[in-house]
Order: sequence, then C-alpha cells, then structure tokens
Amino acid sequence: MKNAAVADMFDTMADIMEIKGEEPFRVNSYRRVARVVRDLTEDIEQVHREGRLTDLEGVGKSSAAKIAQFLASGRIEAHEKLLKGFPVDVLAMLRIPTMGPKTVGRLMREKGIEGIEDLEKAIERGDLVGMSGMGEKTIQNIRAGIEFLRRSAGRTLLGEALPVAQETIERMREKCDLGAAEAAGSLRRMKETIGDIDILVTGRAAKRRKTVDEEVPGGKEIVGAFTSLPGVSEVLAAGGTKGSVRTQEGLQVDLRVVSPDSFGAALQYFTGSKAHNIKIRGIALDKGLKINEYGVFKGKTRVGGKTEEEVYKCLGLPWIPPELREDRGEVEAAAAGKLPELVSLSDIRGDLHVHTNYSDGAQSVTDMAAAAREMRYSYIAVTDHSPSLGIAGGVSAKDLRRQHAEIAAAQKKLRGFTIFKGTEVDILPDGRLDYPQKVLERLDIVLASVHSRFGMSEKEMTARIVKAVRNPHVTAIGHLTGRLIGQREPYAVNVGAVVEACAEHRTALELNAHMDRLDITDLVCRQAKEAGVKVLIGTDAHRSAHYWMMQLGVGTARRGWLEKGDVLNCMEADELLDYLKH
DNA sequence: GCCGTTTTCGGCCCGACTGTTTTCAGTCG
Repeated sequence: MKNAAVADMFDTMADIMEIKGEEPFRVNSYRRVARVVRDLTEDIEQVHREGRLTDLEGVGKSSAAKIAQFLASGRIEAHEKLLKGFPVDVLAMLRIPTMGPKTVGRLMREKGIEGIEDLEKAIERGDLVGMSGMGEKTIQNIRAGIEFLRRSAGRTLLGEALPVAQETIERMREKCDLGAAEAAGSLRRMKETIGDIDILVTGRAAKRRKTVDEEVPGGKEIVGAFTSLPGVSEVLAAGGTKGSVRTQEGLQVDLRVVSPDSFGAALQYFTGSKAHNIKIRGIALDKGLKINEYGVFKGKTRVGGKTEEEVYKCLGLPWIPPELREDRGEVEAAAAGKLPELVSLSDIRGDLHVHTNYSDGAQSVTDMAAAAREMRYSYIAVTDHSPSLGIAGGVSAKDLRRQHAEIAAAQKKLRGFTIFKGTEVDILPDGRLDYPQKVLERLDIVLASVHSRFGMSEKEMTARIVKAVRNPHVTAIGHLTGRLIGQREPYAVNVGAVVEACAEHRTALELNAHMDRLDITDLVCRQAKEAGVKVLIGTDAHRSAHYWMMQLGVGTARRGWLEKGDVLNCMEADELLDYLKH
C-alpha cells in the first residue's frame, strides 16, 4: 500500500512551496490531497487502476497525474523540480516550534541557513541579530524550540497525555471555582499521539458577555492559577482568555477560558479536527450562518453555542462523536442519519489479552482475574507467550497444562467470572505456530503474533501471517504490524491481503490497546469492518495496572467507526464461547 | 490547485497571542 508514501510526497511539496512563498491556497490544495490519500481506507493503487483518482475529494486533474506518475515510476517530476537546489534539511527546521515557513524561507534566503545545525551555529555566532523582526526573545525561542524538538521528538503518546490532562483538570478544580472543564483537541479525538494538550474551562460566576471582544470575567485569575500549577516548567503565554505552559516532562498544555454560553461552540471548535471544522463551517455558510468559537451566529444574533449538540443542531446535524471528526465521511453520514453507534468502554465485557507470571507478566492468574472482576468485567483470557519466545519466558506445553489446573482452581473462587484458557502463540518465520495443533485444540482463545524476524520482505511476511490466519485454531492475529509508536516502525506486511484472508477464514484481528502499540490502527479497524472482519480489543496487560489502557483501544476502535457488534469482547462470556466454538 | 442549482472566475475558516513595531506579521490551533 503506497498511500502513506503518496501523502508524504504531497506534504513535502507543500512544505517547499510554502517556504518559497507560493500562493497559500495552492499550497493548501496539496495538503488536502496529502490528507485525503493518507486517510483513505482503500489502496490508492486500486483507486488509480479503476480510474477513480479524481473522484477523491480535493484531487483534480493535476494531482491525479502526479499520483499516477508516482505509482508508475516511484517519482514525481514536480517534486524533483521543487527539491532541486533545496536541501532536505531545510524542511526539518519546520518542525521547530515557533518556526514557520516564512521564517525558514527568510533564514534560507538572507543567511544561507540550510538546516537545524546551520541554524544553531548561526545563533551561536550572533548572525541573526539585527534581522528585522528578529529580537532577542525570538532568537531565544528558536533556541528553546530546537532543544524541545531534540528532547521530545515532537509528539506524545495518547496514553501519556491522557493522565496529565485529567490531573491538570483536577488540580484546577481544587484551585478555582470552575464550571465546565474538558480536554479538547486531538486528545478528545483519541488520536494515538498528541501534539499538545488543550483544556477548556468556564468560570462559574462568569456573566453573559455582550460582545465577542470582551474579556471573560475572572479569566486572568483562572489563567494565573493555571500557569502556577506544580509541574509547570515554563510559561509560554498568559492572557485573559488563554494560557500556555510547558510541563517538566516537556509537554505543552494550553488552557482556554470561555464564557458558559460559548462552551459548546468553543469545545466543538477546539476539538477539531481542522478538516472537520472547515467542512462544518462550509455548511454554516450555505445556511447563512457563521460559526466561531463563541457560538453560531445569524448576522449578529447568536443562535446557539451553549452545548455542542446545539452547534450541530443549528446545522441540521446530530451530534457527532469527537473520535469521528476527521472529515472522513462523518459529516455526510450525520446528514444522512447514518452515523454508526460507536462501541463504548462500558460495552467491553472483558480483556482477551492478558499475561501472567507464567511468562513475562508480573502477577498470578488469580490476581489478574480478581482485578478484572473489580473492574466489572465478566471475563479475561490468559494469553501467555509460547516457548520460542525465550526472552519472555514462553510457556511449555507441559506448563500450559499446569496453568490450566490453576485456572480451574481460580475459576472456582470467582463465581460468575470466566477465565478463558488462551495463548499468545508465536507465528514462526515459516508461518507455522509455536504449539502443535493438539495443544491449540484445548484452548478457548488463540492469539497469534509475530515476535521475531521483523526484517522479512513484505511478500514473505504477508505469506507468514496469512498462513496463521488460515489455521483453524487461531482466534485473532495479535498486534498486526508490530509497531511501537515513535520507537519501532511497523514491519512490512500487506495489510489489505491479511484483512481479506481474515474475512475468508473468519479470523479476527486484535486491536492491541497498549499505549505503545494501538495496532491495528483506526484506519485498519475501518478496513476490517468494511470487510466484515471482527476485532478483538486486548490490553496486553503484564500487570493489572495496565487494564486501564482498554480506553485507548476503545478510542481507536471508535476512530475506526466500530460498533458493539464489530468487537468480539463486547459479547457476554457464553455468547463468546459459542462464537469461538463455531 | 480545486471547485461550482447563486459562480468556469474568484473565492478558499478565522481568532488569540507574541514580539517587535507604533499598526502588524507570523505562528498556532
């Protein structure tokens, strides 16, 4: 699948054009193509073969020709032309916070700076002093930005940001008399990584404002309380409606204070995504309405904005769950009354990927089961590693039998709770599994995962995994691509081919909910759903303290449009057992 | 570059904050 590669090419072209100072709308159209192609659930090559490239939103003749050229030859003439005499390191400078295309362009033209290292040296030498618009503070900000980039690589895992956001809101509540308080942005949309945390609050006593320009009453005090929270290492901005800080862990947190009657509009606005909001605004314009973060307006009259429901209602739409707001068809679905009824955390009946101290887990079968029951789950599946994974203390067939005795004993103590006998069995390089069929036969749940030889070619890896898919004892393929977000790239595998095989053999795919993995991704979830493949959400818990990550998996599933019926562990225990038997 | 039952030309979302500059450009979301 070359979707990501095509999207990257268009993004790069847009970056260069922007630095060169080309017409912003033209630049934007390249970005749009990049986004649409990246978000596509089907293979771009398939779309091209069927001559449907220009059917894609935002793809016209010119972009279609560029995509076709890339698919045929691996290159785009326009891309090469742009890159000519344009060092790629220049593009890296765009990732420095506070540095945008305008500044990068000027530094390149006026000072011959062609990369982050050049830039650092120029700052050291004092080369930037005296450039117009380049005061001491700006130079200091650039220096800090470079350091930040080095430290954090830019984005934070959803699973790291979520607790920070929750804690910030709790601490703010202790310090101020807040009304509503909610995290917005990509965090609320449950994206797998977060650029920064956006938090929206209202002061409880705030009066209705007469005009948009008027400052929110008490705003300064609330922002002040925010910027003086413990854990803040740097205050980036502090005004009457907005504060921005960097935490000691290097995370940026933005706080916005809005008046209560604007809360819904602001929440909608700051939740995004940008693409979703642009579409929503287009609909508003068609209806003679104007939406901004203060409300929905007809002329100067506010017609809505207290709640998000109200905002969408003004546009004739039902409320759209945040996880869907990516402009991937949700607005059209909402207009047609065809929004999916998304799976929610409370639909989850149990965790089907759990390790114990038989392999590399930290706790016993009984402890893991008891902790799950406390969470009101009705079952778990014990899925320890198979023998070939020596590093993780893989369980021999003999020890597996011992474990089953322990499960039976624990089962007696936990009435009304089911412990499924399972395994996370290795898919060996040749596609066979690491236990004989006879052993697998005795298990309720078999997750089959790749843990070795990541460097295989796409063709070999796909064949390896598809062979496991065909094995009648396999319930689901575990963490399909093996990626570790920000640490290890996914291994090469033809996801489309695996999904197809899963559909044919009634094998499920695991959505591994661990914050480092979130694999399969939201897009693959959707691909699976469209192919009729069931998804199993497991946390890969190695201790009971990992169970909370189920919410990350559910968030990803919701981003992938999954409903209760698409997710295996939304079934009750008996229903699930019945499903597994057939 | 894309798009069109108000348009094949003229639009394309828009406000807050910072820093540097005295009215605004750049960045960000």
